[in-house]
Amino acid sequence: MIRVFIVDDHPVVIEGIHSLLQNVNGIEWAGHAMNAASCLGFFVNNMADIVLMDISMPGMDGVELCAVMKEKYPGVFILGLSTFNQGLYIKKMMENGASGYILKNSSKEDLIAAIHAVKDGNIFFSGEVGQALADYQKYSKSALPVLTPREKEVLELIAEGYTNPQIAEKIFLSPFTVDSHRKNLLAKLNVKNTATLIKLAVENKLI
Amino acid sequence: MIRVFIVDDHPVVIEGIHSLLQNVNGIEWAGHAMNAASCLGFFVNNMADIVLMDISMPGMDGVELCAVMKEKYPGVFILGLSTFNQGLYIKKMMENGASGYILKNSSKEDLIAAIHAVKDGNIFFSGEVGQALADYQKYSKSALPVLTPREKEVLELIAEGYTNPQIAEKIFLSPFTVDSHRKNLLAKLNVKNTATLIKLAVENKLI
DNA sequence: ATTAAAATACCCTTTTCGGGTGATTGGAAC
DNA sequence: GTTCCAATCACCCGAAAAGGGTATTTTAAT
Repeated sequence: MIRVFIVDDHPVVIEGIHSLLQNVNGIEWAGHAMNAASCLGFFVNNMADIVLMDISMPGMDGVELCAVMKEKYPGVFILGLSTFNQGLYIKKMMENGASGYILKNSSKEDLIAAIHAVKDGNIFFSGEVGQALADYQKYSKSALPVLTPREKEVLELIAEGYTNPQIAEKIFLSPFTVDSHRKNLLAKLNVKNTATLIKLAVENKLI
Repeated sequence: MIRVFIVDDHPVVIEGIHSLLQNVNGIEWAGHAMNAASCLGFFVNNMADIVLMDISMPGMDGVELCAVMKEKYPGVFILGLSTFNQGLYIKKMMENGASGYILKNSSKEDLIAAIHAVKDGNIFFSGEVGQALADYQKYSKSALPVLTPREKEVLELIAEGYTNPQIAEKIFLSPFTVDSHRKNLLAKLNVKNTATLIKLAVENKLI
């Protein structure tokens, strides 16, 4: 028997999931909480194998609660749950020890598959979530201005630690020109200096 | 019926997986290939729903083949397969469109669960693989020298684009002191300048 | 042919870098 | 209890590089 607990501030969601999981072979309803505090309260005297956890809740949110729960009860597997497809939060919650992520409007089959996968220590994402993660990456990339080939070239060399004079020598340009490309990079990407330029570039996989 | 194809240069693995999947309800054996080229050859005249793909193969490796396959046949789901737990390759293969990743010595149950999850467009990692990914992150972090709290603080402010004088004002220090911390960061992390400092910091999630 | 974008180039000011030096503090080891 | 060390703080100098602004020449596209 897999004991499933749910934390969500929307009664409708709790009811919905509850009825979906009712009479499912091998799954037992452990209970529910409507905020982080009462979830933690529940686990003082009770146990569950899996916690379905909303990402957005009043007070402590899912991302934080996930970290606290995994700290206190490492054996409990956490499955993120959300209506909206926010790649950033999914990522954060996974970094905090969640074992997977599904949408609240997932099919019964997906929900059960996810619960079983996670129970065995595996990691499960529903397809839409995987797509959201990918889109998140792409979005943050495509929101950036297009760099010219020369600019990319200069950017890469800057990231490798070469100075303007060194880059100039490497690609047969005047140091002034390299500097111009560098300034265009700063302007295009709307950053102040080399530090923020490189930070942005690495975070968006430009280099 | 889910048609499963396998690409692996080790006959033992092909045989092993084949026998594991034999007589499993809903799963059909589509065939096998022992290198990237014959896999691509197979798909010219045939189809499969899922490809179990080795990561390390002579010639074109799994990471590359994965990209080619998803380009040509986006509807085919790819499940990475490996004996060794290399976080870096897992990451690369996922970036190239794979739908999951399991170890060759996975249990029959995990293998079947993974195939079903992936077939529905979901994403599945076996627990050990998830661990490998996490370890990979931690490993690359722990190989770095330990930074003092002050150094981390300065590093973060540099990454946010503040100059030495600005940082000095912000944390009530002499600009000289900030500069000292900055130089220590460069020395400790063995980098030349701000560009490489920030690149290393972001890549290792120091900021 | 016109135009916009890209690539090129220069000057001046501010900031960083590399090379030091040295005082102070708080904890760990002897 | 003293010695030692790492961390933090502070300073100086000169050379090098980056940042702000401006301007000309290619190149590609319509």
